[in-house]
Amino acid sequence: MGVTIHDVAARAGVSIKTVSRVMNAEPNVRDAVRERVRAAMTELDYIPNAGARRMASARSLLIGLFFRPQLASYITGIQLGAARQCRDRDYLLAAEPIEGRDADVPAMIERTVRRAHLDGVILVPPQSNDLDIVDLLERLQVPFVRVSPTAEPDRGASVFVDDRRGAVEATRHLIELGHRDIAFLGGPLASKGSAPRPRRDGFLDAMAEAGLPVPGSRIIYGEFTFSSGQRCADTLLGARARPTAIVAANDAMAAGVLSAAARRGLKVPDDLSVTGFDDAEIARVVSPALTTIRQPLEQIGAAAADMLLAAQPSGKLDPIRRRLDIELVVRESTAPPRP
Amino acid sequence: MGVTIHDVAARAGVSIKTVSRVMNAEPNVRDAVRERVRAAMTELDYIPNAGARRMASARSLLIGLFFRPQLASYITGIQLGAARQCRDRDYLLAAEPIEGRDADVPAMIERTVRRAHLDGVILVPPQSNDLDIVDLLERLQVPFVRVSPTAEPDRGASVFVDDRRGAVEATRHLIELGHRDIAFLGGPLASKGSAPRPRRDGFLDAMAEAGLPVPGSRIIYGEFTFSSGQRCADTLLGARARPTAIVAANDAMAAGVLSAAARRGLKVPDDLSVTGFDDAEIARVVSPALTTIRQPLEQIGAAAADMLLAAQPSGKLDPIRRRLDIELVVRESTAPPRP
DNA sequence: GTTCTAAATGACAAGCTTGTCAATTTCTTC
DNA sequence: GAAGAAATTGACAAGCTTGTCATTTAGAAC
Repeated sequence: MGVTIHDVAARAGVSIKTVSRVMNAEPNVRDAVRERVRAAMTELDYIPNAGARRMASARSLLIGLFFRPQLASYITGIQLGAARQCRDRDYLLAAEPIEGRDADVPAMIERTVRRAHLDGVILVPPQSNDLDIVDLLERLQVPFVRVSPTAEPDRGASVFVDDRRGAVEATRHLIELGHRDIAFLGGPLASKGSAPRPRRDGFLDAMAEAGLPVPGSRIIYGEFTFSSGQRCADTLLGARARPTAIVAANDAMAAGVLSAAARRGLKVPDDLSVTGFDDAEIARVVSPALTTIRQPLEQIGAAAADMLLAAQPSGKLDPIRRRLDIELVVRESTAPPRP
Repeated sequence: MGVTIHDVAARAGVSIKTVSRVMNAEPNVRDAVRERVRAAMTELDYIPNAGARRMASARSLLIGLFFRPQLASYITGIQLGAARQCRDRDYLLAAEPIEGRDADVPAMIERTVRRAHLDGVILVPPQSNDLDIVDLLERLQVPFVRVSPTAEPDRGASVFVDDRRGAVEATRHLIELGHRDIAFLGGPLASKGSAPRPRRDGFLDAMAEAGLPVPGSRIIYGEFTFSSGQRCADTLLGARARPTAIVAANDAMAAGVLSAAARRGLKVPDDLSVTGFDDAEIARVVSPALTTIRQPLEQIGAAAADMLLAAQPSGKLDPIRRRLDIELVVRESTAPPRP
């Protein structure tokens, strides 16, 4: 308490500027000096004054992650990966829930970014597809990474997986099991503009590849939430002829399908096969456990944080696009259709 | 960008100190002046320099929440409530995952608290029961709030619910349905010392009240995780004579019980009734949905943050204990036993 | 060994707010 | 309306680090 850079400098017999250089891993310090300074810092249990650093460097050592609480289960893994990465670099991750209408979100983000002077922002869906937010962050000149962007995915840096191929794999898996009447349960239709819909398209690809028809009634759009999955499944399963399998665009909706099926007395996977997407915790926790497409969520978060941290201290972030691999995980919710 | 307190002061025709007072909602500013300053701040779109504030006031405007990622689903609601509260006061919530052995946790927390100079810390189970951590924070003189502490619950401020009564209510509910052979699935036995176990005791209370015997084999301890719930349920349900109902000490373990039951072909609630505790998201998302004891998790988080924020800027936090109400939520996982 | 170049180090100011304490204004009371 | 008390306001220093730029030291080339 009260040990400052001056104390360290005195102890190591160097100037405060050299101590500063060592702290910030700057070049042009001889190894011997670096060691001496390090030793002095340890001996004195020196903790740099974060306020002073912030003030002098105009950095906050803070990364922000904005998310919709409804999608919490998807965000958890990303947050975890990002937080770990931040900690290793003495950064802190501030996870900010956002609420209210989409139109108000940019203002709320602007407020937080400017007040806290965030050094970087991680944008997850659906914010990563909100171009107003992208515009905002570009204007504010805050480095940001978009997770799985679909709308104008080339703007800014991003981390993503091949959603389309994931949907292809899930659908193929069902086709290989013998399903022919398969429905797709997608995320919400974009309110403004029409962003690409890779998961739906992947589903259509696989169906077309197998020569299977997809009537309009077999595609339905939810909200990525459990309850919307229940609702949509009710529509799908209430029809005279119901599909034998459902490809859901995320795990939460797939879990909703499971719930709706159970209420109707349908056995999964015997009467109905279901696939999810993400491999969030919820996929492992429902019965039957979900066959799903695993996204490496923690890695995604870690990669996003990594890119942001690599951009420090200048804050210049190259618009890198980093792709991570997905994987089909077969669990208990898929089986051949009843003969 | 670049608007400072001096600009605001000039515009409002006051000194910078008065602007500072208005910003910090200090008393002794005439309403007319306060208004003028506010107007000037708005007109200039003034954003205080967080670094300078931190440096001058030795406050960071940061609250920390440390959690074990395994228990993420329980934490989500608390984090949400706390983050909202923080935002309203221009504070930021940093949610830090902790990993590794219990013995290493205090050092990791100390590092983060000191480096980031956190203005307050929220401790959730199991950290809220780790007295080493409590000692640490007292030594560091950082205000902290313990959520649901059981070990020496009078140390420090806390937010809690009546766990014991919750367990009583869950158990009574099963007894009223006609169950007589009920097992309890608890959280981990404390590694050091023997903290009170209110949920288990509540279960025992209710059983005793009804004059029902509880053989040793009907009490088993898990880890509060889904997979430990599965494992323990396997033990319980694999026995020659299995209980007709299981009271689980949290929702994740109850979900594990559901999963284990399903794998054995047992129908819930017909063959087995299950109750959870918490009413985390997982309780609503499994099939059948869990009958559980609802804790107002978001309120708990909000209350904890509230207490911490109320202690600013002095950092003196009275050891208040704040109790919130619980509620039995009957869903689909409980029913009378098969005759 | 000298000269030039590059690397390493240091001196010092700047950054913006809050705390302290003094000065001024307003209010109260008689 | 005078005196004293209370409320309001202001002047100024302090806080600790990093950026800038100058200086010193080490290294390279001949």
